[in-house]
Amino acid sequence: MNFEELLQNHDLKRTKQRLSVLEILSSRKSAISQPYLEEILGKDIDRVTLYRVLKAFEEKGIIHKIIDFSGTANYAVCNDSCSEDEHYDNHIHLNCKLCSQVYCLDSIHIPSINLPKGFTSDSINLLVNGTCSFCNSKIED
Amino acid sequence: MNFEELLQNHDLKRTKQRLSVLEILSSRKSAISQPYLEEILGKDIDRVTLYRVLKAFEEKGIIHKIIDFSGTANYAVCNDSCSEDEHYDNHIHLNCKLCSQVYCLDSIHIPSINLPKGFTSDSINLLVNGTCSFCNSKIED
DNA sequence: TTAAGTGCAAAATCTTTGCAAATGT
DNA sequence: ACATTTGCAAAGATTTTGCACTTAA
Repeated sequence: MNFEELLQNHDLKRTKQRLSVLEILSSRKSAISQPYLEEILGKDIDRVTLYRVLKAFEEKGIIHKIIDFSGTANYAVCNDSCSEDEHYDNHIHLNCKLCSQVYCLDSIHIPSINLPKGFTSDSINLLVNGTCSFCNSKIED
Repeated sequence: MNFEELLQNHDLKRTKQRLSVLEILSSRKSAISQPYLEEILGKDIDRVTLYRVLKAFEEKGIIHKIIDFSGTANYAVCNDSCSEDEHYDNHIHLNCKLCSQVYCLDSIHIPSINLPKGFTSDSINLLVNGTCSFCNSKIED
């Protein structure tokens, strides 16, 4: 993925801080919590700027936010189909109770659901509370 | 439901504050956000006490917490089958985008999901972002 | 050049902790 | 009587806002 292009396409200026955030987020398979992001970035970026960068990215459809079981925000890069107008985030997330990481399980689709009369659905957020494969393999040892 | 008995059964003392919280929570079909609970209770109960009451109730399996799309905690009384050891909260919640209330859709069961190899699931949290029947009927007018 | 983005300070919230007084059993 | 629970004060953490300085285009 070309980050510079990605930013340009969304009318965002190419800054050192934004590139750092993109690099970290895209280098991981799992979503990253904001506190952990802060920790990784350290003094490369002001905490307030991080808030603003994440907000801008989310609004532009570059990343999406997953609220985990503790209520903490986690972020992951969207797949290409996301846009400013519409987020395609209909995949399952797994919040590992051991390492507390959030994994995007893109391959598994959310089954359709029949809501009660009168209720309508825009999007579905399915968060599994469980254990990731890495932690499970450590338990077996 | 007999609140006094409910408290006794869970080794919680019968206090005015706890009864107020139980009354409000059980009088509603939908879950209530903590900020709104605070607003309703007003000065009947200190904000810190509310935190502690909700925490105690949740730990005892009397209520359950639903984190909505904004990351805010919402609370609803559990059905009878919940205990300190085990929560049976396998139902769907709907977060209405208009009135932002959280509804427990007990009647609809969460479909089973095949996780990728190595991943295991303890519980599933399915939150629908949509519109409730009440708000939908208002739109039609 | 100039609009957008950043960092710092500071305000506004939200959540937790410690402790003395009040309360339920 | 005694362990729990509450309220208050205060600490800690999180999130937002305002504004001057910096930077990308």
